[in-house]
Amino acid sequence: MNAYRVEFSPEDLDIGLCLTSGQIFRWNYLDGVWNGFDGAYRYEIRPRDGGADVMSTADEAGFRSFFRLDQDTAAFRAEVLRIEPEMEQLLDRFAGLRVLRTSSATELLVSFLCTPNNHLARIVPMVEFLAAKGSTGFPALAELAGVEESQLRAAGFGYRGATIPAAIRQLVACGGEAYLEDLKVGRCDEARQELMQLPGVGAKVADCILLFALDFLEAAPIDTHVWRAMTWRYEAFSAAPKLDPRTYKLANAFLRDRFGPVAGWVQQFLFLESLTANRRKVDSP
DNA sequence: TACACACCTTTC
DNA sequence: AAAGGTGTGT
Repeated sequence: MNAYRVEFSPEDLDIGLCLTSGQIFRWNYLDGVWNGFDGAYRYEIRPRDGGADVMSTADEAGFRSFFRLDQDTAAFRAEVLRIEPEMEQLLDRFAGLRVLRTSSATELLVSFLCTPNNHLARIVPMVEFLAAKGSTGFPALAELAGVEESQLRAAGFGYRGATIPAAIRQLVACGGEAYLEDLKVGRCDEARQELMQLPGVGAKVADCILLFALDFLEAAPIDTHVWRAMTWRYEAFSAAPKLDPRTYKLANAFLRDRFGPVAGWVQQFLFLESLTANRRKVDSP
């Protein structure tokens, strides 16, 4: 275990926002401490006085990479406001929200295979079920290759119990972890085409993998929450209430064309805007 | 190309 | 009915 102190301003990094904005699923908050995992690494993070005290199997460089502290939120903010000044209120509201740089493309990919047509209360135990197959950290693809559909169905995975083993087998056949790493080097749209060959990976899941695992910050996954926020914000989408393959393509192209290399970051703010509106509606009916 | 519909299970 | 959609059919 490493123990270290990391300094950052609240506007630059909000640990809680990053870990509760649908990017990663094996984290929880208890008594002022964020406990959780990023691939093979375990973290205990105590936010305190302009920074955080960290205990982790990862070193400080690993922490800084995970939270993308090598990138400047001020530059991101300036670029977004140059393109769309009306974003200011949303950027302020969720200041410190960042796109994570997860260390395990395998964990990220397998996690998002659990998300289609699903909700968090069910996704989290599914990801934990798969994580438990690993001896140290999240299992490698080779370890996951032994997981059977019947086992996953019995664990409540539903029809994803079929697609997950199929996708894992195909990944292993393509070269496993090394194949995923190679996708980082090439072009975003080429990696996207590759990912969409996998069973259970459509446009949305592919965009999540590109953004959260493969470091393509121009990728803009459009889920039901992002879609709803876009219908609020942009006249062009206000009369289009349904997210389907056609509207997905339109919304995805819109964010990529408008925001370019920061489209993925913007998408994260839109996601939280819609999500928190939901929570408020539920909390006070 | 464009739509409809099934798919597991749970219910922020 | 809807949910951090995808695959298959017409």
